[in-house]
Amino acid sequence: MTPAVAKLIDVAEPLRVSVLLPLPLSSFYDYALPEGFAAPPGSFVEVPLGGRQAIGVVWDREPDSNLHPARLKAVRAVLPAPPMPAALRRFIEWVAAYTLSPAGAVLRMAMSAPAALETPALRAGWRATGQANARLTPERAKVLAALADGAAHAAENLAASSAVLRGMARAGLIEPAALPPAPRFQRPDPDHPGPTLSTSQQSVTQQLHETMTNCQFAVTLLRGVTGSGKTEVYLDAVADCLRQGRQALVLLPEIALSSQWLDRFAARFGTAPALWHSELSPATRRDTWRAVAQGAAPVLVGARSALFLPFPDLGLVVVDEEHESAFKQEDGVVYHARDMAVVRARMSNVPCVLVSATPSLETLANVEAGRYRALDLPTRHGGASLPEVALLDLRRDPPERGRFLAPPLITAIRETLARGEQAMLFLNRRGYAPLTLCRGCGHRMQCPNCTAWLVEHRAQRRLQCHHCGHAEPTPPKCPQCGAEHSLVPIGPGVERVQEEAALLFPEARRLVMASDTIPGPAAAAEAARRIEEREVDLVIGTQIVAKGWHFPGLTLVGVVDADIGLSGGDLRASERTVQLLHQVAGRAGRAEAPGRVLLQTWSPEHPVMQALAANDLDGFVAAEKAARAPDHWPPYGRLAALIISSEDAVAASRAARDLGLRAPDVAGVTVLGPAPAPMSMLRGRHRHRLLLKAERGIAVQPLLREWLARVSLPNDVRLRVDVDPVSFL
DNA sequence: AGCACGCCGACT
DNA sequence: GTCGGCGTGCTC
Repeated sequence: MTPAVAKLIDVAEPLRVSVLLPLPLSSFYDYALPEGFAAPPGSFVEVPLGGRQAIGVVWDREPDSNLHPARLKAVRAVLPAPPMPAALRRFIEWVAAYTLSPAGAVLRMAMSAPAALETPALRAGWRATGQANARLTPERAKVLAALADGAAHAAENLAASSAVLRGMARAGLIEPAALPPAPRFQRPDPDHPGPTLSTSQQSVTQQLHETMTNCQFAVTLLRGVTGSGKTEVYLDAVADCLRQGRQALVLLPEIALSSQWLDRFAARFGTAPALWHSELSPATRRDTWRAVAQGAAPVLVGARSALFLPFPDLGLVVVDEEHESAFKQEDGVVYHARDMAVVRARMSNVPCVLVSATPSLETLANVEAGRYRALDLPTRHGGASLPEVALLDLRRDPPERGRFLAPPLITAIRETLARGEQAMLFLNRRGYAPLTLCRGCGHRMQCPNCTAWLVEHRAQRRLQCHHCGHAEPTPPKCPQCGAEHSLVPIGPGVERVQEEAALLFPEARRLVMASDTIPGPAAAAEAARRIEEREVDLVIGTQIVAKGWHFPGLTLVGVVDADIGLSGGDLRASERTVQLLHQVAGRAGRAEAPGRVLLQTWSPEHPVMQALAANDLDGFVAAEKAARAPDHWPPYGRLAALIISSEDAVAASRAARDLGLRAPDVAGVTVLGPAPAPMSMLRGRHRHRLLLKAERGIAVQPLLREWLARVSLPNDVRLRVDVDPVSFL
């Protein structure tokens, strides 16, 4: 080494790395990398932060802090986990930029199993020493034969008692050896004999197969009527992915309600997939994260957070029930998992399949624009026909006073039960009654923290707010005027419909399905089993029953109040109602016996009701497009919502006004508001909204960033940015 | 997100 | 005179 080079090295600063920490920080922190440490991009590193230790990820960007070298802290350790794949790092950056969230907040979602980064515990095993200078009993010979490959084996695979093994160890024949953790997931077998596909399923399968063979980013909408066997079709694409030796990710809106889906997966592949959702135990979470990171989980089925798992070799992303609003994450980083799934697939350059019987207008617009390709399954599987949908005009056939089921629906249920078939009543409202009113003074029982009525839950003798945690015992008298026995329930919830059904059909075995009666995956699986095995005659449920259930004995669906979702009057009220009611209707008549659906409505002439009755989803979509496109409402334009909230009503409205005064003034962009949010108080916070609407092709993020940089909000005011809002509360 | 530093009420 | 409330601000 020349003196000049030695001098260069001598004075050179220590090597710096840029680290992203899983905290709501948008900037990267630089650390010195001690000599002898190897930390390629993606490495998980332990670093000092403030007075404590934190785990972050080495990012592939130039360290840019002009911090004096002396103030730079050093990486303490590089953790023994596989580095975060580049595709996931690019995805994290993309989501942060799109949602206007700090990159660290997005990284946090990708580090939701911190235990997975610790050194994995090793299992004890045995290995042959190669020495043979001891007595060889038949038992010992068997053990040595099993260890003949020279590798370590677990004691339970050696077919010998622990006494024999201990003796052999003492004799020097074998020695303890560490084993890697037992693989948690079996490899699904793509060639496992699965169900036979119909001709139309086969032709769509073939087209998907070509996409899979192409092996690059492309989005396909798999659209098929309810009961058409879409799952079997996309599981075939999963099989293709498995044959390529790559990992498949399947997103489901509510994994807790997916017992039947898991059964179908097992029937197709001979084993269960890896699962990912918020209720996993810490140990399962850790093992699943590790298995994904090591490529040892070939198929992972999960909720939206599964998008942030560190797949090293992703080959396919599927979003089932892509129209579901459960894919929208509303707190923390606000994102739509369906849209982010498409981005995730693009970052990994692999195919993405969106699946639905009632695709979102967003997805349909993308198909129309040629960005996505559509594949259709127009008929039901196995010879079943689509149910006949009829409107039941409540003005002509009103229910009895204080009742909610109209005579024609009651007759239809009676006939169905008499034939030995199953019926379902759908009402998207939990509890007994949505409103409790004093007959004497007109007082309405309201939540103290939210702009919402308290919902009576009669079984628990409580009034509950469905927006915050508030609950109180049902008061014995009116809290306003003190009158006794004057509080009356107004309107129905599923509990009240069940009460009415008990009077009308006392002999029918009834089951109520709502999120409060089905608390978890086990309860959902049990409910599904009871219905499938005909232990239940009449199912009464909230939107939980609209999921992709397959109940062959179910031939009648009654919708108690088809008008519910239309009253809100927001952008997607009609779309949501059509999707929900069409999905519920799709539960009927999925086997040989034909299905029938009755929608109770006060406005049968409403376009939504007409579209449902005529099974004319295309016509409905065309009408929605005609209504939305001229004014650039999504998906023919872009929206971003700003929600300003504070415990102090004055501070909230002042901040909203200030924000409104500094709104961007740009061609093609309109800012609506500020106005009190429809739910003007939520969880004790006063809320105002602004809505930025931009013509398609205008990126809203730069506008929002400039806008927000122009205002500084007081400390007691919070601002939430929701790009592409779904909910307008 | 933590964890420090900061300035105003009830205790040995 | 101190212990401690959680508001505010920083962390390479």
